[in-house]
Amino acid sequence: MNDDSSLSRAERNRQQLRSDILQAAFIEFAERGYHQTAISDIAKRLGIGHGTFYRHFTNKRDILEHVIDDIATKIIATLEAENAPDAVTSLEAYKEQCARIANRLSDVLTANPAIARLILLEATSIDADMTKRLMNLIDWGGQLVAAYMINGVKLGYFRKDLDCQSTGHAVVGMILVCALRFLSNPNPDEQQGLAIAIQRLLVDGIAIH
Amino acid sequence: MNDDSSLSRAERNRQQLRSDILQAAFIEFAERGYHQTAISDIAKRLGIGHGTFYRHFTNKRDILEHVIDDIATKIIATLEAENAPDAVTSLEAYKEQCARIANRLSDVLTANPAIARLILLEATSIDADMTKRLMNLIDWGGQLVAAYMINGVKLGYFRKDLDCQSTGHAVVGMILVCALRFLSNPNPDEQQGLAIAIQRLLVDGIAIH
Amino acid sequence: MNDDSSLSRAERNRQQLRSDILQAAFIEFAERGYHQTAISDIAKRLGIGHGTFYRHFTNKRDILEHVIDDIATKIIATLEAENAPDAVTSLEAYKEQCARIANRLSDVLTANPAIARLILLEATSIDADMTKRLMNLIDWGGQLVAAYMINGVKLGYFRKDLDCQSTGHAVVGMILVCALRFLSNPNPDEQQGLAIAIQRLLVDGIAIH
Amino acid sequence: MNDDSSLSRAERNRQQLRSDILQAAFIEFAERGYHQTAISDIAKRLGIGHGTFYRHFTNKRDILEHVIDDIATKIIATLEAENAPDAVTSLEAYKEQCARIANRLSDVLTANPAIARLILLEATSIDADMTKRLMNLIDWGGQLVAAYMINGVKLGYFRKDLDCQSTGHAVVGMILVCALRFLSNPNPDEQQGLAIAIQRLLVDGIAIH
DNA sequence: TATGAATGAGTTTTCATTCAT
DNA sequence: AATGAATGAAAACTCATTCAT
Repeated sequence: MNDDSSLSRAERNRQQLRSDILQAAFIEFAERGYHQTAISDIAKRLGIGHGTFYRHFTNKRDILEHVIDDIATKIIATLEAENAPDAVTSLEAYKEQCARIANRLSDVLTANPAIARLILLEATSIDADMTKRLMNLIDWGGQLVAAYMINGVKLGYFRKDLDCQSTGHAVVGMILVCALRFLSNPNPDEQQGLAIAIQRLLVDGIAIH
Repeated sequence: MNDDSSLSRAERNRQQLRSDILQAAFIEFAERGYHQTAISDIAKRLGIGHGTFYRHFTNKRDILEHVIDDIATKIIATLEAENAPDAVTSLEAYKEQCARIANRLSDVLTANPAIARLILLEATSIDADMTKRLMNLIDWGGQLVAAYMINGVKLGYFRKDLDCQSTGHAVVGMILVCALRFLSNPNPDEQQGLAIAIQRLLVDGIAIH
Repeated sequence: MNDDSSLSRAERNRQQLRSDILQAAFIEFAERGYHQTAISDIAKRLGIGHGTFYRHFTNKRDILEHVIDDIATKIIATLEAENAPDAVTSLEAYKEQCARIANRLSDVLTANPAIARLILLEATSIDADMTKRLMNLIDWGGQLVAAYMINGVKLGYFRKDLDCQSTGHAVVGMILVCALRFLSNPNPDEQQGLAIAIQRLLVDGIAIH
Repeated sequence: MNDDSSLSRAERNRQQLRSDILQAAFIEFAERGYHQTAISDIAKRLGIGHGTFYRHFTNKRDILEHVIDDIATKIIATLEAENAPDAVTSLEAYKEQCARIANRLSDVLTANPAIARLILLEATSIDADMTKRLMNLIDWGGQLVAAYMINGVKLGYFRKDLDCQSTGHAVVGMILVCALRFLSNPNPDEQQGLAIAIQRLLVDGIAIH
């Protein structure tokens, strides 16, 4: 018994169209950029009148917000889908965790490169509020990573003097660079190499001990 | 005998004005964003007619290119001002090198936050070509870091199996995150903490060995 | 046996709805102005779908016409409700007549200021045809007043040389100004003062004889 | 030595264009109505690009304001051009004064019927602020007429018990009706008749004494 | 019959760019 | 060389009206 069953046919159509518009906007924004995309481009892509757009979203800005929110939600869900930080109890388990997360992110990215383009390249230049949202997302990522590290320190398989907050952010930076490089050169081998290098860096550093 | 002496007074004025326009454009783009900045805003800031702008730059896009190029040149110069990669011959020297570079970058950032804003947030959403340039800059950074690492591996103070290319990119990612966090919260302590954490991460990793 | 009894229940509902729409349109037009009122505003006020509007009126323009017609009819009825012009047979009776009419108009205005707003301010700027209607209404008012005057001249209590037509129009002007001032400042005392001054002006003029 | 002599040729051109735009807007607003007039209509009438409009006026509303202000200024100037209220010292002089003012108004109206159309029909339906301005103008007219009457009462050629304020407003109403009738039927004879009737009404009333 | 989703004509406004002075 | 007036393409947004359900 799904939610849709309780909706009228009309309402289902409405939801569908709304979702189609979101999708079309997502594609257009990612392909041409937010500023280069006119509402009429979105409408044209769907073969609807551009007035119809305004029945579902109040604004160009409004739909961007929804598009970005959707992406953020998806990213957050992807990362939180993994076990909770305190589910990891050993360095070995942590390495596996890292690998799994790397794979998940890689899958998301591969399946939908536009996500990265939109959130990393486009959304940064809308206005202060949108920038703030992105910064918050990055911050959230840092906190999440930090939580794993705090757990690792507590359980003793990470350095006692590890600055978890800062290191968390650093890790996010490395993830960002993965996404950026993927955008400019979507080569699975490079992605793979980058992922491994990051995991090695994390665990072992680069120096000889 | 400096270069200027060979230029006519008129030509010197011309060069000066051109440079002033660049500077004004830089400030406006950084403060209001590229799309939100009108050519007349730039001209107004200088107190010149906006028609004059077109005597020095062919385009709004054109001046952005020059502004970004200037920034890129400055960043590259900042990083290359340090000794060449092969001037480092020990882990200890490498650590010092890292610290020095971190300080330099931090100085540049602190002195001119607009640089980061412009290059990380604004320039990403102009068009494919501009994005490509940024990606190239990031790539260049990765190569530079990689060169140090290659040297370190050769001289034996870095892991033999270090993937220098990938790790180089990873380091760039961490630098990026420094800049981003600085933009959203320009707190010297956090910057400092981040820099230290990154250096520790690099050298020691996070795990207990 | 009233008229409604001969109508089907459905038809009565239909008439009721039509009348409700007219009423709602009247209020909206008066409150926000014709151009600022959307059909959907009218529908929303009634809680009906705005498509329904078009089952009862062909046009936005169409309903305005009906609204204005209703008002005009009401005004005409108000004024004609008084005795016919030739029912007045003395200056004294005429004065009383004037006072009664003034009171009636004042009552209508007070009860429904929107009428004045709509007919004097809004309806003037629709199109040539609507303007013509208003002019005709004003003309009709002038004729009505003139009829009283003609009667007065005939019966000898008005000047022999009275230009009844023109003076009739002049009187309408004074009534208009009452309405306008009431709109901008609905002060009963001022209304009262204006009404008295007009009646005195009419009968005695302003000069000392 | 006129003002223009101190202006540059460019500035004179600028002022001229601005004035041309005002004139064109005036005509369009009067002919088609404010709401029915697009900025591009105004530009088209002048054969200029519609962007040029915005170099001289910030808004459609803005230019309406200027058009209306110009008209109001002209009307006020026309009426104040006559001698001051206290320059009249006898009923005879007052009658002449009335006749002169009537003629002046008639001339203005005849020369430019659009003035009346714009201010009486169009400007009423823009917004509350514009309506307020018109009401103020009407009020000002009432005060001006009242000033004459106060003088007349003081000098003894008007009734002691004359309610000057209210009667002043009444007179404005009669002037309004002149303008309105002129709009719907620009017949010089009717105008003349109306003017005379009003003057007679004022001085003598309609009754037999 | 009532509904409201869809439509696109029409309007305002901005601003990069050109070019005569 | 500098200027800024003129331009019009382009874009966002509204809303009267139609019509399938």
